[in-house]
Amino acid sequence: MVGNTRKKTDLNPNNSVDCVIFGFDFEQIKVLLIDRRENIDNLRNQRALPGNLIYNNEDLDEAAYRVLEELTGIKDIYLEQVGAFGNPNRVNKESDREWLKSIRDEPNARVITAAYYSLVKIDDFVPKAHSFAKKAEWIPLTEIEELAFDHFEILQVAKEKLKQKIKIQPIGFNLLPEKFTLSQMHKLYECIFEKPIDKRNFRRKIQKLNILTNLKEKQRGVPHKPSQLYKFNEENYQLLTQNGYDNFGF
Amino acid sequence: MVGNTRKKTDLNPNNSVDCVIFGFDFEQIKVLLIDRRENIDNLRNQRALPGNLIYNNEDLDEAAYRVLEELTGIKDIYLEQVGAFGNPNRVNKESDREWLKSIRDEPNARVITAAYYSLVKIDDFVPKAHSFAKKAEWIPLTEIEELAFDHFEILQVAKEKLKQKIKIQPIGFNLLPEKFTLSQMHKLYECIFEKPIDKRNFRRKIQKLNILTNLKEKQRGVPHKPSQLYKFNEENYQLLTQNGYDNFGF
DNA sequence: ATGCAAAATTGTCTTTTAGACACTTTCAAA
DNA sequence: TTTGAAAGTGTCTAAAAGACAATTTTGCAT
Repeated sequence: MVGNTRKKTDLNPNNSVDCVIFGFDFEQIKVLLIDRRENIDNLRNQRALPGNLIYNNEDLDEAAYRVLEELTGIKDIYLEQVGAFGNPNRVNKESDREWLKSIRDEPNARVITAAYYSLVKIDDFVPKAHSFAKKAEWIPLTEIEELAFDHFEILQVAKEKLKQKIKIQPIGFNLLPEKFTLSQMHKLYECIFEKPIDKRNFRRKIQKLNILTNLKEKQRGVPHKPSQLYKFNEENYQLLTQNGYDNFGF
Repeated sequence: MVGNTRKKTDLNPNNSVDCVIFGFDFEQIKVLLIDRRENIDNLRNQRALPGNLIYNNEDLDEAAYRVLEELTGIKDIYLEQVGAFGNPNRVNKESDREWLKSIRDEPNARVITAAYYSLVKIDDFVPKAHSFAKKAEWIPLTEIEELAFDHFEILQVAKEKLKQKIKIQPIGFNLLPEKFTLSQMHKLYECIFEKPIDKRNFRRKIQKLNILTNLKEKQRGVPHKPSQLYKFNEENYQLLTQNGYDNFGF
């Protein structure tokens, strides 16, 4: 909001936010990562979650939304806190320190980070390189084995939180386009829960919830039977949950 | 661990931990609060969650355990992070600032706090006044309407997290004594979920889980039919959950 | 000794939900 | 017109949830 008037000296050198940005391309879950080096001989832990120091007069949520917008240009996104990560050695790996020296005024400061995860419609966002990031890329979850700082640990916790949350709230819609098919949604749930889910049972349960509107519109141009398109029905969702219903799991 | 060798100058003036310490007296859920004033003309927001600044070389979890031990003398306790709270105005209420001046070297510092909740066996702990607390008391959840800083908000989030967590993990045992009755456990779940739960259905589900050991021992000295005593069976719990079982809700 | 108050303990029936399981339909492209 | 590919659909069984009330056992008061 007042980003333009903020000075570098308004940065809080000891507190940051990091964002686990999940996307879904109908095949797999991906995470938006930044690369610290252009020249990639060893990428092992040269990738990181997007994140940055917060401003002194900035709320944590506000900072997370700001960092997200600076990185993706997307606003009004689903955002949820993962938690605070404050191991005193979390920024002390040799490979990380080198990089910190090049981008931070106080590279030796202890930094406590508030981690967030966000769910975005992957097509709404085309990664672009951020100020200190050489690249920004969607990386499949399954291919991520190591990250800078404690970001791999943060990612694991974020995955777990997402898995739990989606059992009690159908937040998966944030990963799907406005119009989507039941098969796409089915695949999404299989990816998040990392297990196969019976197609018929999945459809039965979702349809009984009555939170989808059938758009009476079909997929076009697919080389097989075209699928019905649906959209999320916010009103019916409110009706369903206002008495405490919270069973959206499989 | 190195608490004795730490100096006041090792304190991180910008980061704290606050603990929501839940207890259960077989009647209601209580929270351990500290009072800032001895003389109580207006107690409205003179109560606070126990918490303190962290040390520079201290992990957040470590700090939470330390603060808990300093306050209660209890170690090896169930502890869970609630999240980070960082509203820039969270320590700016006039009534709070006055108090901060009396206990902090940098009373104007912005403080981001990591909140934790813990579950303790209420009888294991006798509140004693902490350094800067005039009193430490168990206050029923239902009587808490206002707290210092943003502690009331933290409490609400902690309650919600507890409610969710106990649906997927039977952490309630941490609030009960070693030996307890099914009625006590039943009452505990009613208090946490803030709704009545059918006694027979509750017993049926718990007993089917097979995570209780019947101690073949009865309550003594009660003016009514004495109840069977049970204890939590850790081994059977491990067996039950190792394949992903996580339905402990009502 | 008797009766009473208070809480513990127990079972059945119904409804809902979860889980297993396989064939037919519809489209585009060859 | 054939074929490949994914969409769409129904039934049966088992397990879990939810509603519901009478009997038992103890200490205590009379």
